[in-house]
Amino acid sequence: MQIYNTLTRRKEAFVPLEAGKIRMYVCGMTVYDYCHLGHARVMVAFDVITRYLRQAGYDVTYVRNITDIDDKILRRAEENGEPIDRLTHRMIEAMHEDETRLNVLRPDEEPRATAHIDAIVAMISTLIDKGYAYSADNGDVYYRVRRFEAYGKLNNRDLDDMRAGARVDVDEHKEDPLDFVLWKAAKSGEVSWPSPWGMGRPGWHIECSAMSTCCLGETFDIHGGGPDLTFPHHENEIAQSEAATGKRYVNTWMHAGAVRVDDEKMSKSLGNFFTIREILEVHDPEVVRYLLVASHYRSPINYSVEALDESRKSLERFYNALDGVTPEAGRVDDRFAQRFSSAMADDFNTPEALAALFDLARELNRAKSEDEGRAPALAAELLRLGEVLGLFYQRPADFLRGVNSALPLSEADIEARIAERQEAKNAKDFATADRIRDELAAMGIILKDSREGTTWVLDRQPQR
RNA sequence: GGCUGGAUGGCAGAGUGGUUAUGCAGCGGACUGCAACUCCGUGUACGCCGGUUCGAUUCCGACUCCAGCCUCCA
Repeated sequence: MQIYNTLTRRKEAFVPLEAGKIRMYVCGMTVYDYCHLGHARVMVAFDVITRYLRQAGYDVTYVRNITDIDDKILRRAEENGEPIDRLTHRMIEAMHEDETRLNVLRPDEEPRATAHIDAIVAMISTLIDKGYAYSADNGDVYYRVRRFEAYGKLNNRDLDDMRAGARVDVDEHKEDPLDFVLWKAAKSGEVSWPSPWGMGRPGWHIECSAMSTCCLGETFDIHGGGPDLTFPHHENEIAQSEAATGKRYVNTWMHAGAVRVDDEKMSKSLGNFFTIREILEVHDPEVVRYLLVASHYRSPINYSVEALDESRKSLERFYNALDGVTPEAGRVDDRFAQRFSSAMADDFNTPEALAALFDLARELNRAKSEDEGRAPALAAELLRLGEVLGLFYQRPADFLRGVNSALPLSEADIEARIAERQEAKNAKDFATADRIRDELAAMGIILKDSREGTTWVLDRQPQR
């Protein structure tokens, strides 16, 4: 098992701290808005990773936090004129809906910052006691970055270079402009919690250090997140945790690649982000998931209608192969599973794993026409491996007929037209038969003749 | 400016020191009344310049270009 470690910038043989057990923490959402495609990418990437690790026999504890208190939440609640709790509750519900639709399994634990204030305060106290943090006279508590010698190790960054580039805001209360906040003093009327430094709320970075330690211990196996979290968030987590515990914080750091939209970075500031729910209004969730799985988790991915269309066609190939076969486990040449597993064991190489599944689909198609007896076992194998990627969970006919799309004609009407065409065919009246087929095709209904009879699928045009 | 990645056939996207990725699109054939689905066959692609090597797309170095991070962002 090889995993690319951001910390060492290379693939490494993965050895869990405790044999057979993997403890993994992933940075999740700040719940002030709906999830966007970037969130979807992280969710799906670590979902696939978890599914594979479990299938490979590991006992995985997957923790993904929820940030339910921070400036953006306060501001949004204010704008909406709604209580913070209600806003965060709504967004958490929405996130769970989005995840479910994308066939993402829920993490084992989803700790929330507001439920861990005690642990956060305790860790800040420890940092102050050890001289790694100080409370300023404005009531804020800051981390003394220069005190932590290894600062910058995750990003291979030198403190003095960063000073030179300084787009860091200079705060008169900080000893050093690079120091970051651990505890924010509350302005009057703000939601706040008591602490030795007065009423306030936690900074962003400290919650992850505190909650990961609560859930997984002082040292754990894997810490993951989005591509823009390596700096400063994860760098700061290392500084906090390792200073507080004196132990190594995380063995393997994993980061997903960025999502781009029409060849431009998708970001809040550019305003070109898509929420998961708006995409799912027009696209099959499995197509979106496929798009996310068809690239390696560390590669940048470009979102576009064309890319989704490609994904849809690829999925159609799989579902065409599965269509008309009743899967039943049985003996299958294990070279497909072998290739699939070794691809996944090599830093979760999903494109290579999919290549193995395409070969399996071809074999299934061959079996269907040449040797029906082998087909059920091959189909079962394809479903079994697909499940590791969270794919092929629909009934083939449902996917191919776009069960979630509005049909231009009722199913009964379609069947009636097909029967009509069959009569014409039986009478060798091919002109009429073809006219019926063309009329249906004009409505996006494509007929497929086979020995068993005629079936139909929906021709799904690219949708905006 | 500092740091980190990347440049693969028409497109997407893996990978490898010498031998087929895979999908879509294209072309030829089979199946079909004709199609759709499917099957068979088909493409000497590896940014540029040097080096190492019997041999490099794959290793090393320079160069060009692209992207990400250094600011809230997954």
